[in-house]
Amino acid sequence: MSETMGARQAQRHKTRRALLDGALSLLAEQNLGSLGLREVTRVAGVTPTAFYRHFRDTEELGIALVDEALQSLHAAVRSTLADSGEAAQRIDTTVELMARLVREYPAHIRFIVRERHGGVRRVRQAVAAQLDAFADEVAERLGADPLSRGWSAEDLLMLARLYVDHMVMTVSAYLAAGPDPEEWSAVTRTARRQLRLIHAGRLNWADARPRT
Amino acid sequence: MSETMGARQAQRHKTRRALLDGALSLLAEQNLGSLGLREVTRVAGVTPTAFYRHFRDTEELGIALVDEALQSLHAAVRSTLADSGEAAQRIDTTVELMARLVREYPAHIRFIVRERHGGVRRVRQAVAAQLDAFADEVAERLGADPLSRGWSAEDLLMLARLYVDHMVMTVSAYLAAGPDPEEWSAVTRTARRQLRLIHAGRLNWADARPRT
DNA sequence: TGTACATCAGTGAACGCGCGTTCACTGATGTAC
DNA sequence: TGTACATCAGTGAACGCGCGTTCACTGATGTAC
Repeated sequence: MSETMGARQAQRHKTRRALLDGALSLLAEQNLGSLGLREVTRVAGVTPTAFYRHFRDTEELGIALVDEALQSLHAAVRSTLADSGEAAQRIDTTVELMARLVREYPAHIRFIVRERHGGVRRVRQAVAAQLDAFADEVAERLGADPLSRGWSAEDLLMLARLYVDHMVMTVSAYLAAGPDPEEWSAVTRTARRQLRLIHAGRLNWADARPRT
Repeated sequence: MSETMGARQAQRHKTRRALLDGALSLLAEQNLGSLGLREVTRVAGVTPTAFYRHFRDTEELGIALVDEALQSLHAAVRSTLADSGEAAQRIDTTVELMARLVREYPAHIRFIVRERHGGVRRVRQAVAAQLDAFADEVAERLGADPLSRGWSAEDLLMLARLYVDHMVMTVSAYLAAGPDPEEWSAVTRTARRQLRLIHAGRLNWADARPRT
């Protein structure tokens, strides 16, 4: 985007980023629904009217944030889940990834966790759509694993949803833990054990699943 | 409370309820952080100034709602979890309870799910405190089960948190499903299977847990 | 039981303030010749 | 390369509106004797 951008487009892009970043920082302590347009432009360092050059309203800005946040997170998670290996190892790697994401993109992650059940319908729907797509992808990957021999599509999706929801639970726990290293490693221990327990359930699903 | 209440106290109580119920209905489509005092009093049918006879601000009203919501839900869940029986049966009963709670108290449950990660710190903390206490109670109950022989306190709490978070996930899924019976029963099927899988993991924890 | 006074839940007017949105504008950047 | 015109991101003033909060008040309920 850099080389081929004229000065006008570059400036436009810079202002847009300032609006998104300003909003993101304000959303650390409030919901999208109470985010003010003037508030955002004040933090971004532009006049209120400049906002309309980029977004119709704060709801539209919120949807842009959802896309931005989940697109990059999705990529990070995908690349990490790609590598195979032993179960215990994969679990540790996954939990470390969650911790890293929270350290690197706390604002994006807090935004997603907060607005997943927030008061702005279209943003909620955007988050749900992205997480659903993510769960579908996880289900597909699970289906390719020899461990999943004999699993129905429904059961694969059931497990995928459990994993995705657990990821959200875990990043949320890391966010709540704050910087205290003791709390932080407690979250790690808990998340690892929960994933190991779920994995044990997966190994024994043949005996556990309902007879239909 | 009824017999021993004078007319004055009865009226006061009635207005307080109108404020809480008005807020609850408005919170179906917004977060607490954007809930206006005047808005609440308008719906409740009193003047804005009457609000101050009951709450300092909407944040204080929110905390009252957290206590009210989780107190009654806690009681309902406790009584249902008390009865024992076979695992599959207990799982079905639990999932039915979640469905019933969402049908009977949709507003309270939506409020808790929404504000659990919402933008008002003290309300978030109040929800967290109640859910933590709930997890402690579940852990204690799990500890009394013969299945938990050899489990450490940490592992019991780890599992309890997984169960509590799964409950929140499930009620949230029911809320999102809306009234459509097809979607509704899909949530039931998924929740049951997830709990069965977790239960299978619990049975096989001895082989799955990290060697320390 | 009756009376005189105290309490206090809810009222209604008033305030200053920040909000979202509109409008005509400016001036740097882009384009056509 | 130079010039004349078009584009358009960002400006600044202005608006009407609903907000939270204050204040002195009213009148039904409660209390003391």
